Amino acid sequence: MRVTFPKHEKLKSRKAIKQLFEEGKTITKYPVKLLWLPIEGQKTQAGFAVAKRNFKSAVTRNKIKRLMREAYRLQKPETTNKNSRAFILLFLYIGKDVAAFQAIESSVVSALKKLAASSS
RNA sequence: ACAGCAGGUCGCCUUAUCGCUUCAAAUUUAGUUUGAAGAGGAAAGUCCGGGCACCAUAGGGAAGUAUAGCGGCUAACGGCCGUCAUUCUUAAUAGCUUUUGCUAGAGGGAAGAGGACUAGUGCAACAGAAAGUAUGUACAGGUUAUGCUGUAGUGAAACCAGGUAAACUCUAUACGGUGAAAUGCCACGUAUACCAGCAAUUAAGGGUUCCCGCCCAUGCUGGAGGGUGGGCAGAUGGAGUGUAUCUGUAAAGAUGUACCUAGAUAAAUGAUGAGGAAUUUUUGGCUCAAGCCAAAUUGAACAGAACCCGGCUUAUAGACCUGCUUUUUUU
RNA sequence: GGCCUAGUAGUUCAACUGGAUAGAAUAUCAGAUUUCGGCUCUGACGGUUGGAGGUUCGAAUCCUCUCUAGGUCA
Repeated sequence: MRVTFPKHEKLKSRKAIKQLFEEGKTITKYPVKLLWLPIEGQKTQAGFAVAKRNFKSAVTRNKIKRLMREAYRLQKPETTNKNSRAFILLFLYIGKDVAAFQAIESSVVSALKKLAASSS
C-alpha cells in the first residue's frame, strides 16, 4: 500500500499542541523525544519540532524536520494498522548535533513501538 | 606558463523507487489518475529608499531625525556614474650636497561622511611666557625714541578675521504616523455581564512626540474573566527577465522582439540507492625536482522565499572568463 | 514579519559630557605571621575595553559597519 503523509495528517492546531504539552505523556529515545496523547473521533496527527536554541541555522532545522518526517512516513502503516486508536504526536529533536537518517529512523521506530505497547 | 590585483559569470549533474505543495484536465466526489511547475546570489542582516493599505483625501507651527564639493542617473535613496579639491603611496626628472641624504615633483595607483567657526556658546590634558581679553622675553634690523619688521623655543594648533561642527549650533534640502500581525469580506463562538478610575455635552478621551486647528464620539482607560484563534481577498504580470539596435564618457535611457518564471502558512521543493564529476588522503612506478601515470579512499561552500521591488552590508568550497602588472622561457 | 537593549581583568562592577600607566573588590600566585592550616598583612599577576574601519593632536567614551547575547509586539 501507499505510504503517504498528506497535509491533513500534520499537526497544526495551536490548541492541540498546547494541550499536548500540558497533558501529554513522553517517550524519550535519544535523540528524539515523542509527546503523545490519545484523542477521540479524529485521525492520527503528527508534528515535528526542532528547537531554535539548539540549531541556529534554518537550513539545519528544516533538514532535521524533513528527516524525522520521512522516518515517520515510512513507519506509519506498521504502527497505525495494529491499533484503531488515534493519537496526536509531536516528535521533538533534543540532540545537539545533526544525526544521520538511520539513527533518527531507529529512534522513531523504537519510540513508536513503545507507544503501541504502552497504549494497548 | 606561473603569481598578484581589479571586474564579471556560474555555483554540482544524470537516473530509478517512494513522498510533499500549487495549477490544469479527467473521473468522481473530495479521494484517485495523468500532465506541468516548484528557493537564492545572497532568499540572510534589517542599514537606507520606494510601491501598496489604513488613519482629516494628512492642514499650520514647534521639536526631532537624516543628508551635505560640483554635475548627472533614478519611482526614490544615505545608492550608482562622472569629475574636482584634499590625503596617502609610487616615481620619470630637476635643484642643493664630496657622499649618505634633503627639497620639489610630470605621470601611474588608492582613498575621498568635503556647507558654515566673517552669528552665538563651549572645548583644547601635558608642555609652553601666552591656548584667546592674544602677542611676553632675548637677539638682529629700523627709528631721535616708542610703535614696527624678522628669527628663536613649546605644542596637534601660536605668520590671525587663529584651531575644533563624526562639539552644541547655524544654513540649505528632505521626512506626517503606523506596517501585510496594514486593510476588506465571510464563517464559528461569547458576557451589551463584573471590579476600579476619569468624564457628564463650554467635558473626559482618541486620531502612535507637543501646541493649534479639524474630525470621531457617547463613553474612555485599566484589571480579572469568557469566546475565537478558521477561510478568502490583499498575494505574486512586475519600476519583470532575456536579446538586438540606437543615444550617452558612464550610471542609465528609448525602441523593437521573445518569454511567463515558487506561492508555502507548526510553514512545500525531501529520503534512499546507482553512476559521473571538482576535490581530499594514502600507496606504488617514472623523474634531480616540479609534475605525470595507475590503484584505493573521500564526495561540494555560504545558506531556505514568507506582500513586492531598487540598493548597501555581511557569509561563501570551488570552477571559468576579461583586463592590467611582475618574473621566466621560446620566437 | 517588525521593534528595542547590552557587551570593560577568571567573576561582580567603576571610569562626570574625549585628556593620558583603564580603577576597586573578589579569585589566582608569592612572601610574612602560625607547630600546621584558616583569618589577617604586604606584594605581584591578570585588559589589545566583543571585532573592523573612520573623525581627532589624543577614543572605553564620538560616527559607520559587523558579531554575540538577551528582551519585546497577536
